[in-house]
Amino acid sequence: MPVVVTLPDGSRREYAQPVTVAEVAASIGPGLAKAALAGKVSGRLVDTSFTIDHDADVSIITDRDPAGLEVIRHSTAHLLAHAVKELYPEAQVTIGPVIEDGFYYDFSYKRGFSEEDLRAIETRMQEIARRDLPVHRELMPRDQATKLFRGMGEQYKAEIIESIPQDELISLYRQGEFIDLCRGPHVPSTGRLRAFRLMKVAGAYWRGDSRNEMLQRIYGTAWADKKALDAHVHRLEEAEKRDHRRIGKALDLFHVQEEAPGMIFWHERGWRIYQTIQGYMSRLWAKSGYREVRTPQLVDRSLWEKSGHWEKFHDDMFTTESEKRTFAVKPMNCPCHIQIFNQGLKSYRDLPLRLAEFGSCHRNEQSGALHGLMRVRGFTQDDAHIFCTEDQIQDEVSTFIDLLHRVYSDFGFRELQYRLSTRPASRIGSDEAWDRAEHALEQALNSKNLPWDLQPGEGAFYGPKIEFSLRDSIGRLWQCGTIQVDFSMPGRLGASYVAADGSRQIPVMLHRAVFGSIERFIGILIEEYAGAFPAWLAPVQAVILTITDRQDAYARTLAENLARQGFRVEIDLRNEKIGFKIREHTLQRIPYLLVVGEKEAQNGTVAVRSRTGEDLGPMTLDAFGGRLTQEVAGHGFFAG
RNA sequence: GCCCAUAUAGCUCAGUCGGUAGAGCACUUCCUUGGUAAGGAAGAGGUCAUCGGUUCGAUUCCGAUUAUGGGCUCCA
Repeated sequence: MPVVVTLPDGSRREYAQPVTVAEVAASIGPGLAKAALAGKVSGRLVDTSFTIDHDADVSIITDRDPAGLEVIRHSTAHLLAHAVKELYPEAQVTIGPVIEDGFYYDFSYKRGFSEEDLRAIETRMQEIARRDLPVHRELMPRDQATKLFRGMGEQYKAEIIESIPQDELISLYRQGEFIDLCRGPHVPSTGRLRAFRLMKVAGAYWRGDSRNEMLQRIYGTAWADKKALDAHVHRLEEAEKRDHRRIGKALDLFHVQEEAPGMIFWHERGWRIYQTIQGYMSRLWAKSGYREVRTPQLVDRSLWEKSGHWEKFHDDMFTTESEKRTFAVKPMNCPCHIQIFNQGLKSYRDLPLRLAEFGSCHRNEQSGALHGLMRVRGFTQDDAHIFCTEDQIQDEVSTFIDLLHRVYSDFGFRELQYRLSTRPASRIGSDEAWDRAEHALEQALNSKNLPWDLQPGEGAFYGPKIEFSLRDSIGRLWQCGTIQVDFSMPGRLGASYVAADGSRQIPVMLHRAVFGSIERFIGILIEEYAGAFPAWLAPVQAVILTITDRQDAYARTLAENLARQGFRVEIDLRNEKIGFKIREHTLQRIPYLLVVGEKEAQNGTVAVRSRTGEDLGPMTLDAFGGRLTQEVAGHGFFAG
């Protein structure tokens, strides 16, 4: 029976009888035959050994294809399992999926794997790759496969197979002595795996459930060639250099210590950044119709019981006793904002009412979850709650998105990701209300032509939400902003307003934040800029450096002058050579260094050098002040 | 919270197969007054995370605790 194959360029090839993907590749050219890792037949990824027995669209997958890279990574995970089974026959294999940049494989073993084990395993992987073992696919009825794996002592694999419907055929892959359950596809032989490295070992629960056995997870990375692998390793090193914990220490921004786990000691320079950001947002709130408020840190347990948080989250709340009452340190601000809303009778004319707060919150996060500024127990949200009618939701969401775009762009973020989460299985509120709320969020996104992903069922129990993630300069995504509709809490906490017809109505509440946690946002900024903050955020915008002590008085005059104009300036009068001072302040990532020597003192100028090493030449203090003002004004300072 | 690893000077890290420790940078003092990424000399600085065990003797070996790191889980 002849078979017609249509290639991606539209060309057709006819074969007298069924052919394999490998044969199709070979008929196109020997280079492609050698490069073929897998094939795509009618949209389905298959092995090169797959036989095409009817007319189909076919493309040959090579390592230049993203899909090809995935095949490599998946096969490398098998190679890892193969090596582990050779070295530690008692270890049981479980699952080994492809992840971003690589793969992992979970093993059940009597002890943890050490760094030495990892190196031994990697060496064995290279050996097996060199053996260039062909990788064969086999099909087997489910029960037979279960028996096979039980016979090998692979209880976890047998368990996985048992979860597959009984009448399905199970596909197995065999390379040499090693056999593994897998859907495939895989590379044709182990020799195709050249550029990989084992990265780290960590614990992971079987099926991700903390009640199950802790398995040994080995992480690895795999690439098409050594060059790509080296580039990846280089990227990791660059990311490590940007680590906000390292930079935070080097630039004297903050620290944490044992007595206050998960809470930040902000040093002067870090606090300046913090205050700059808060001041920026506070002014933006004022301009955008928000009313800034401040609510208590400690609130009686009864309020949290009314809001429903006590029941759900009291294990994660810090509490304290006083005069036989239990107080909770607030984990969020919304119940308190409702208390403010509830003061005085509200009319529909007051809506939308937007209450904003730099809400200092504490949550007793699990000790293992803490991480620098990114995951803390004490943090401050740029939190606001918008009380409005259902009809106002879409407008409010739309205006909020504009605000959020403005902010992220002021901080230099250009690429965002939008995700809409809709009703979960367990929820409150009528289906009609959910329909309207979800529709309003969707419309707000669509009216701005924003691309968004749907996350069905991922909404909170009290309403749907949009989450906003920003992409940083090395490609990582951080979820920061959010806006959530809440049908529940205003009613629970007795909020109401008088409608146009004189009736009492319960307002809808929108929870929203742009930064999320200010601590975490600063962590992101440190890594984004690698510590080199733009002038408007830099804790010290300029340092005046003297050549000799004869310029001390002149330097002091300059510093006073600049400080009067509102700039953050320091002077360095130390008895050190100019090269030494420049090196130190450049390493501190100060945007401008103002060198003053005999010449400058006489001419009333400063010699300006940027932290990138650019010599901007001598200029008057006014000229420099003008330059800095302009630079700062371009980033989020509002006229009026 | 769970698994694994780590904890030595202000910082970054050596080191001790069990006999209370060392470097570079930073710090202090002195010399040097030097023009765009490290001038020189001297000095001071550590209950080796905490608590317990083994030992004649523990920073080193063992156990627990705390914190940190990498994951897992969680994330109102």
